Amino acid sequence: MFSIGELSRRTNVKVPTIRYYEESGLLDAPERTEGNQRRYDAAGLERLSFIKHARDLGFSIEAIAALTELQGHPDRSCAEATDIASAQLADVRAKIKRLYALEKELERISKGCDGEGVTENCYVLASLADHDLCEREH
Amino acid sequence: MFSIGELSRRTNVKVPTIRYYEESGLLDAPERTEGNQRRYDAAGLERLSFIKHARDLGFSIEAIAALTELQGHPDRSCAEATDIASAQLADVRAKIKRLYALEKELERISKGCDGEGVTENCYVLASLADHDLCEREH
DNA sequence: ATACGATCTCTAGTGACTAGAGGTTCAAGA
DNA sequence: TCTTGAACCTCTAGTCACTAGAGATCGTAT
Repeated sequence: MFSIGELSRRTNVKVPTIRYYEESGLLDAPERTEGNQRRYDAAGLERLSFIKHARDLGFSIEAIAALTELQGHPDRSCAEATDIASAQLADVRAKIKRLYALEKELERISKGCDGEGVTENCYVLASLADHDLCEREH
Repeated sequence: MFSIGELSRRTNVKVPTIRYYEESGLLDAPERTEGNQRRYDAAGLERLSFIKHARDLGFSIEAIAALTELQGHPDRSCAEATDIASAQLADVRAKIKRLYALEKELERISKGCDGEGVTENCYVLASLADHDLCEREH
């Protein structure tokens, strides 16, 4: 049995974040000492590691709640879990695509100005003011 | 002179968002009719177009405030504007890099399970539970 | 016994909006 | 001129996933 601080150290999840996960129902409320402090066991550690890992992979709290719900039913089909993972993958790919377009546009805008003139003639500012100067949609 | 709804239509920025920009100081408070409704002119339209374009490129409200401040001083060096744009570009590149790592990991995880088994043996869930199954850092 | 770091709860703040309530104004048609 | 109804107004609260801080209590090492 260990404290919330110890759990925090072992998982690299901040203490207030752990309490937040508990409050939002992602993490079971653990036992308490007589003095009302939380005490965790191996199961709690495992659960939080799962959450942390999923968060690092960009899953939303809602998606993680769905995934942990599935974990509790070992006999259920895992199609739902793969669906959630696929949706997350699609989301990540969409974000990459969009960011890639932004990167190209920002590169172009940044290259257009050496930073040595005055703002009146600044290509960065001109580009932001006028979308027509852009080469692709974003 | 046109209404906030008309401005919204012309810029594709929602009405409450326009009011929010005004409240946060990004957009000057426009004239009002006797009945207290906002009326915009060409300058307001131009300003909001600038903001919209910068937001679409991922600049924060704070960065946009700095950029519009620069616009107001045509004689100032534009080095600051190029700095802001470069920082934004660096930020976008960092995000792409991170998302790319996530994409690879999610691909691997998704491929590992065809969704036809039961959750007990689901590779998606196993992968989330155990970071050691990951091939790269993320 | 005491010191002091860790923990507790609670409230409020972040960024960039979005939603809704409840009331007022504008513009077009009769 | 009157009426309708869409558009507008302000204000509060909610979103997501935390983060920060206040003020009080607890646990443990000396």
